Amino acid sequence: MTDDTKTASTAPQTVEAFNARLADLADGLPKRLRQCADHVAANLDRIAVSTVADLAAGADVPPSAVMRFCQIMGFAGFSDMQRLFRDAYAPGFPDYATRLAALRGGAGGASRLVAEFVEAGRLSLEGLTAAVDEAALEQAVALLAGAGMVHVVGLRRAYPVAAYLAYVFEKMSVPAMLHDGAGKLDHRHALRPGDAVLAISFAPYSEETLALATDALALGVPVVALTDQVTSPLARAAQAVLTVQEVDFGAFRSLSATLTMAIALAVAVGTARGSQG
Amino acid sequence: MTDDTKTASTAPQTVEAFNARLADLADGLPKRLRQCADHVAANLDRIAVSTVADLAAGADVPPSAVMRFCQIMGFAGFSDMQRLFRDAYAPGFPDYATRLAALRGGAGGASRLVAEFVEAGRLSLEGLTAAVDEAALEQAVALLAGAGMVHVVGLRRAYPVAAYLAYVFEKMSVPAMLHDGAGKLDHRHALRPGDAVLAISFAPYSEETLALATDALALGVPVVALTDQVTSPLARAAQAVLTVQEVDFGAFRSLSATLTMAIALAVAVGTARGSQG
DNA sequence: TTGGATTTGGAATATTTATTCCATCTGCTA
DNA sequence: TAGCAGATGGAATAAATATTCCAAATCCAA
Repeated sequence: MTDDTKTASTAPQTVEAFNARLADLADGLPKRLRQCADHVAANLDRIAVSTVADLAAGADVPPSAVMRFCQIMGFAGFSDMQRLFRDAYAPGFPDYATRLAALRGGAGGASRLVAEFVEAGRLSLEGLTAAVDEAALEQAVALLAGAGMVHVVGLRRAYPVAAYLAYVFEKMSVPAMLHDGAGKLDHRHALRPGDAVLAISFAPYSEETLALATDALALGVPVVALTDQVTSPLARAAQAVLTVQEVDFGAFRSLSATLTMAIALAVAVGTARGSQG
Repeated sequence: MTDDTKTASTAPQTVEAFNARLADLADGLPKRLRQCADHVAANLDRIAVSTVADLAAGADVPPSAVMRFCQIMGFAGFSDMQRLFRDAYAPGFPDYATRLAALRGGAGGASRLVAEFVEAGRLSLEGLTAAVDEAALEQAVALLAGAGMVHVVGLRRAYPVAAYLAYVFEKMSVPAMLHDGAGKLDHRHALRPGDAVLAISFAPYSEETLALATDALALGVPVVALTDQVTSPLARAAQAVLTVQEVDFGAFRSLSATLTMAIALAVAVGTARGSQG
């Protein structure tokens, strides 16, 4: 009669309640049930159209584990749990009408904003595929793949991009150094023959980034620029110029396209290094 | 050769094609099948989550009539027809394995990578609009808008997001402080009553971020979490939990959706402050 | 380590759901 | 009205799917 674990007579009646219970339980769960919880949480929208076997395969557990999971969530079984999601099911076809409605209809503040920025991001990404300069990209990859150390620099709005690049480079075992201008010092001493600079900057271009690129140029260290215009001052100091246009919404510009370009560049460099070294 | 009415060997592959065929056939249909057609047309969005019996009851016909309907639509049976709608509902995910394989074998190079990451980003953004939890979002905005100082924390993969948030907050004159874990010190001394914490973390969740959130909880400082799962450990320490699912490509996950959510959140907070202060 | 409790995987079973088949009905033409 | 082609309903069967149960594995506390 371990009634504390089993009460459970009250199954969640709404998806919100389901989430709450999930968050509540998740911590104390043993391995397999934990896997179920995570997979379910990540695929809430597919429960309505999945079978026990589907879910089990996705969570990489046997079907019986999924059944147990349903039960500790308070349902009689999987079918019972699925009913909740089938009732709540509101199909999200890639449907322009609803998307537009989400944009227009929202009197709502924040979620309206989300919709706007999503739309801006989508446009940016579309633009990116169309506008990518293959030759410049290949050259950039070659320069960075051949470098002893990649110096990544970007400030202000470009700083998150630089930080992300540094992170991905590290993950891929590419020697990289993030210059964040914190100490206000020694840029030039860090640059050594055989290195390369990856400089990121958007209008208004930050002086420090530009300075580092110029120094690199003077020292014969190759520079790859990730910027917004071919006419950017950064472009003049660079051997390879990658441009990315972000669609802005109001006064704000997102970084979707820039970051996408960044990760692709980083992965390409990491792969090239891996195969050549 | 009246092949137009009877070929039927080719089942519709898309929802549009399905509709077209439906419109095409509907007129020449006998009574019961006509009822099926009408009911299906009116409830396209529920086919994915219905059984033959459900549909039959809805159309007020026996199940066998529904089966016949499926067959004249060109499908092998009901299950076959249902698959179309189940797949249409969850686009993108299923075949990442093949994509990855395509990438590996691909001579395509860097611009190929760009295209893949663009696609992953687009899917992520689509998911974001659909999955945004309005209530949590409003609450997050309220908490942050009312804070004396917003402490932004995020490490490793989340660090670029934190940095970006700090930047946007600064631009919008929202007092914010970026905790980057550099000095390894002082977390709790920085937290003061009336402040709020905005913590960003994804699996595997970094301990430092979690620690800061937990400290804040203990001090009564409200925490907003931006994370990947409701089951995230961060969720427990938070008053408002915003979840964002990123579609990953290979071993790499982009940040498009996360950053989009971040900027929307920051702008909403900035706006709320401006109008209330 | 031992003993006890919990968790796990998978095989066996129950249930639901899809599908087929055919006897009967309906409406039409001659 | 007789005869026929197609349509219909429902019962029988097949297939998929959910659910239970238990022996084996694992974990923990003493």
